[in-house]
Amino acid sequence: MSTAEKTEILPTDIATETRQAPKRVRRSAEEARRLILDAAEKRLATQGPEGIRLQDIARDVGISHPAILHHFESREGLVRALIARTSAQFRDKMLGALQDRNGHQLEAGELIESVFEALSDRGTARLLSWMMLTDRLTEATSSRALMTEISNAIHSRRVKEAEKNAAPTPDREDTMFMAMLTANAAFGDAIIGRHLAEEAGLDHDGIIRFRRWFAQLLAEHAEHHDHQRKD
Amino acid sequence: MSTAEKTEILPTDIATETRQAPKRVRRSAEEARRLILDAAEKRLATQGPEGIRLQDIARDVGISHPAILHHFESREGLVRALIARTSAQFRDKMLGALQDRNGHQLEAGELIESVFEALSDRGTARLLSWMMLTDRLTEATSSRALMTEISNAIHSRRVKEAEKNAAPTPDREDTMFMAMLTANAAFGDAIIGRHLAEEAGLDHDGIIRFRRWFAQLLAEHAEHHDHQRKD
DNA sequence: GTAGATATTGACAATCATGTCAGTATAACA
DNA sequence: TGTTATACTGACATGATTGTCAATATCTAC
Repeated sequence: MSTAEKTEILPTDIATETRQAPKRVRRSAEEARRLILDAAEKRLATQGPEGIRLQDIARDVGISHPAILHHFESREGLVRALIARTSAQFRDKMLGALQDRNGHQLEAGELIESVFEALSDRGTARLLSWMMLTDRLTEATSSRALMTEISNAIHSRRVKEAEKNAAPTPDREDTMFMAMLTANAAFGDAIIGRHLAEEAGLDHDGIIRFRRWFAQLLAEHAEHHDHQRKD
Repeated sequence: MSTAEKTEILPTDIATETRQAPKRVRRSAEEARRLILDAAEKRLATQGPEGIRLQDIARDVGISHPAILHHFESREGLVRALIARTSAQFRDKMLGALQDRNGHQLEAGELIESVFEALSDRGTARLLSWMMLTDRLTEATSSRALMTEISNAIHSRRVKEAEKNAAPTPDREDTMFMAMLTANAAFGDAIIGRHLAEEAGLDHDGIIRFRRWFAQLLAEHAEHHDHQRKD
């Protein structure tokens, strides 16, 4: 059985008798790119940046590694495409969180929760921070003015709320700082949160409590300014 | 001049006439290790993780790359040593910030500022986040219970403050959350802060304002709880 | 069916980084 | 001054990974 098939049989025999149908799978370019990106993303999430190796990813998908190069030009092209896709997904999640499915706007606490949630996915956090570490901001054009956009949306709510309470109009920068703090904190949480929580002896509930606590902190801050006060 | 020295002269001649003293630099093991770590740190800061290549670092120091292997066993050994050193430095900075040079304790705002400051150094932030991204927490034993330690120090101050004001004793978890938030925010700031600030159109002063704003936010929160209130 | 486009492959090339080794130079010490 | 320990080097081995190329299989359109 060992050598029979390949050494004994002549080319003609191969063509006529022995040769089983090659059954090569052929996907659409789009489908192939998707599968490759999925595999790359998973590798990045589980093994970190060095886990993105063409051979390994090819094996995961069940193709040969030149196929990846065919679809993405180079390894760098693959990385760029992965960053672009993840950034876009993240952006969609964030913008989606601004309005729930009924078109209602989420309240601040839920919004904060969704920021943490979107980043807590291991792959996303790792990809974004890797992107920062390697100076690849360029390809993330899709999330360019994301924070400003969100900040503006929140600010207009605050202004309304303040008007309703006959309170002084909140400072735009104050809102921007709230957004920045949330972004920073969620990002930091995604990377060292687990470590810090473990060190502090916090279980899963503790982590949830922390997020609630943070949302509450910001809520109190906003209330303090946007509701009328005697001073 | 081109070939004269090396091709025409026989070994004996080399030994007697032409040979200039080899003047090989020989440092103490400690000194050599320090120089190598310095170079590696600089590479990491400017070029990211992939910048740590034995040949490049060797060239920076002015030695051959096997010399690095001689001192650190392997590339991985170098990375571990670098992580260990940076973690230890970070820890020292943090613990030092708890008490200024007069033995006085820094107040909260200054403490927060120093956390951000310590991490804003590009090398430190990059190294620590790279450490997280690649699951190398192990070698950072020196900063094991750092946050807990700091949190405890701050908490004891809060308790005193509350006693002084005849306010209810603050919750230990509340203080822990303040510490966690600060750590998360400083960490996130170190990685995406520059990007966010740019997007928001903040200049350097704006960044400083943000940190002050954050310190103020926490201060207000603590005051709100630790000073006696009518409710 | 035939033809053209292209997704896919195996084999190979080229580069590059880590690590090994035997030998050399230098400092410390007797 | 001679001996020893070891920091250091050049040349080479090794292995891994990206990238190239010609050939092949499969799909779509005519």
